[in-house]
Order: sequence, then structure tokens, then C-alpha cells
Amino acid sequence: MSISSRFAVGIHILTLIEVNKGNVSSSEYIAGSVNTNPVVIRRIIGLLKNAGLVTVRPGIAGAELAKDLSEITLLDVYKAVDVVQDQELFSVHGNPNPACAVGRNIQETIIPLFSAAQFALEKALGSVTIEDVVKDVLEKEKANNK
Amino acid sequence: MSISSRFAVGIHILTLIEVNKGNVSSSEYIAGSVNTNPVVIRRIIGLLKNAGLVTVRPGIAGAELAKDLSEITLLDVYKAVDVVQDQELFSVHGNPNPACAVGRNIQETIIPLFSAAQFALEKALGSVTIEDVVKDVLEKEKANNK
DNA sequence: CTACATGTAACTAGTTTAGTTACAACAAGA
DNA sequence: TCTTGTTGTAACTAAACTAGTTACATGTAG
Repeated sequence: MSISSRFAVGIHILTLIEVNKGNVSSSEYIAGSVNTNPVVIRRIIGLLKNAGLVTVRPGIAGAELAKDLSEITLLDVYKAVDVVQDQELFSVHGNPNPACAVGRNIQETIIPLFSAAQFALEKALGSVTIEDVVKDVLEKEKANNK
Repeated sequence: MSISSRFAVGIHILTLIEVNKGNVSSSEYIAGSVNTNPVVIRRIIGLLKNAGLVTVRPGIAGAELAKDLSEITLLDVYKAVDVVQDQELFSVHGNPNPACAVGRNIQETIIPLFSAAQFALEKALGSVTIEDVVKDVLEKEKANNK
């Protein structure tokens, strides 16, 4: 199991739009950097648009950030690209036996524990912004150019 | 996307073995409580055995806990049932373009961030033991019988 | 009208999951 | 030893999801 790379690609897209600021970031251009098909990029940009993170219009080349860099967290992206439904990072087996003391109580016991773990994950993602990512990418770039 | 229910079933199995203590917990009996096929249970018990959490022997009915209840955390179960590989909860797109400043640095930037989030999740799971789960199940059972 | 971009449906191959059947290996009692 | 019942596994299935692709309708601007 693994959380879809849509999440990583979403972060890549937003970062690239910022770093490429001033120029046009078309789906084809972005696809060139991510190294995938433009349709894959358009689909993800569509999700980012629904979440209010980017603006993009039919027929007009280029996507732009709809918010300030520092106001977009990885959690926003994570939720936008729809990789995990609320409360459903962990799946719980469906129909335990109600005739068994464990079977009839295990779900109610487990679900809050799973939610807490999922919340811890989301909190970590919420503490990092795209601004942080952009800065780190540019720093690494600088270091490599020395 | 969703983390396999093997994890939830693994917790169910360990809890049931404890609550059923004194009696024999065969794969068929456990399957009755989980409400699935005994082979599914045997497979998961095999994983729990590899991780040293239960003892079970060919031909002899019944699995038993190999450790004290309070020494088995949800994280142990999570790792045992192999639902997520180390450092791979989030997948990162494979071949970003090295000719692009973002493409050639994004992986190195993202991977530690993902690791931190995964670690936060694991820390939450590590703070709960099967003993906690057993107690909660029995408390809920008591409350419902009033 | 032309050129080009986005939006989206439809299809593909590859993976993963949970479940199932079938059967070998093993243990213990009659 | 034979019978019964269990664990351990291989092999197969249907369903779901992923990432990628082709094709094309829709929209913009010169």
C-alpha cells in the first residue's frame, strides 16, 4: 500500500508554478518537469483548482497560485488531491460477528485510535507550507551550483 | 487509497486471543469472530508469528500471545502485518526532469517531509497497546450489558 | 479561421486486496 | 497405524485503484 503520488505531484506542481513565476506554466511545461503525461497534470491541477489553490481557465495557457505561498500547507494539497478520505486512512474490516464480545465492540474501539493516528499525520503535514518547500528546493539548487 | 484491513484484523486477532484466554483460538474460531475465511486469518497469524507476537504450531489448534499484552503496541502490529513499507507510506513520482531546477531537487526536499509525517503517525500508533484495546473492548461490553 | 490550450471521457496494463479452493504437512487420540 | 482435525501455502478470482494514453469537445486570442 502506498498513498498515491498525486500528492507528491501536486506539491511539485505548486512549487514549479512559483519557481517559474513570470513565465507561463502550461500543463505541457509542467508535465515536462514532472516527467509524465500532460493529462495527468491537468487532472491534478483540476483537483487543486477545486480546492481553491490555483486558478486556471479553459483555453488560456498557464496555471497560477490562488493563494499566498505561505498560506498553502502540505495538508491543503493532501486534502485537495483526494488521496485519502476523511477518517479512512486505515480501513476497518466490515462485518465482525455481533455474537462475539470482541466482534461487537472492536470497531468502536479501533476507529478512534485510527483517527488519532491519522490526525497526527495530518498535523505534521499541516505544519509545512509550499513556501518552505520552495525555499528548500532553491537552497539545494544553490548548494549544488557551488 | 486505504491502509489494508490486515492491520485492523491483526488487532482483532490479538484482542480475541486474550479475551478468549483459557480456550483454544483456532483459525476457524477467530474467522468466525472477524467474519471472514480461516485462510485469511492464518495468513495474518503467520505475519504476527514472524514478528514474534504470537506462537502457533502446525497441526496444533490455537494461537497464543508470545508477549505480554502491555508490550505489544499497535505499531508492532502495523509493522508485523506489512501494510506499509518503511519510508514508503507516501509514494513519490519516479523520474522528475533533471534539466529543471524543481525536478532535480524536489525529491530530496519532499522525502524528509513525508518521513516526518509518517513518523508522527507511527508515534501515535506506538503509544497504544493491545492491553489498552482489550480493556476498552471489555468496558464497552460491560456498558452495553447494563 | 487558425493555432493552441484546457477539460474530460474512455480505455489500458499493472498492482493490490480479500476471498476462495485445494492440498500437503503435522499432531494426537482411538 | 489409522482417523480426524489443524496449520501452512500455493494458486486462482473478482474488484478496486493507479498512472498513463488517445481522442476529442470546449474555449481563447490573434
